[in-house]
Amino acid sequence: MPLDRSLLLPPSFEVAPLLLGSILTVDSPEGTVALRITEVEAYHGSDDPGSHAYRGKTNRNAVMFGEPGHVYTYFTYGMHTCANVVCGPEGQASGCLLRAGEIIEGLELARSRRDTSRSDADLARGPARLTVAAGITLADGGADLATSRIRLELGGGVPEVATGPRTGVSGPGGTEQFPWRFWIPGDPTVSPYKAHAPKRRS
DNA sequence: TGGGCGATTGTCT
DNA sequence: GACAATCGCCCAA
Repeated sequence: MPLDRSLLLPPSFEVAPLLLGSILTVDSPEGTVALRITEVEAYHGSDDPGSHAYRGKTNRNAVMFGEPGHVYTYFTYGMHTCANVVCGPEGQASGCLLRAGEIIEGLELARSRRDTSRSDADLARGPARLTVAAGITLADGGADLATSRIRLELGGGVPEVATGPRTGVSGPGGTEQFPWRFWIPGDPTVSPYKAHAPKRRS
């Protein structure tokens, strides 16, 4: 079942609930890891101060401005890779950050890529952990989710979707906050992260 | 059990 | 030169 790219044309905050429960499959020479997406976060282009695209198109975020259904990867904090699904029409720079997932295939391989002392629910709990467990790297940036070694199969939805606001983010209209974080309530693989704790530097 | 902080480098101002 | 869509360790309670 090929990816229906038209389903990704709406802005990310509308696509996000659809991504929950969807299956992401990643092939590699070592084997295949598939995971069920359990938590995502939406970012919406130049309207969203929390988005990498807020200050316009740059070399780094160019993929997000492109065709939907591709993978936008970025490197952060000097050691972490995170992956997004590009949504919206070209030029809009809308995307969904994959925050957590449940490994449903290739559990052994996913364990070997991470610390085996961790519980299985921890393997892909958190955006940077998810990319490590799945085997997604920076080099996968721009990959087509319909034809590359990384494929997305949109699920039939989930019975219940929980949403929450991303703190410190104002919408197009002003200081209003939007519930742009989506997860499957009660799922053990969802990251229980506290609301964006600001950290101070010495 | 939970909060706080250091690590580490690409990217943009 | 600052800081980032984070993670995991260490320490206190």
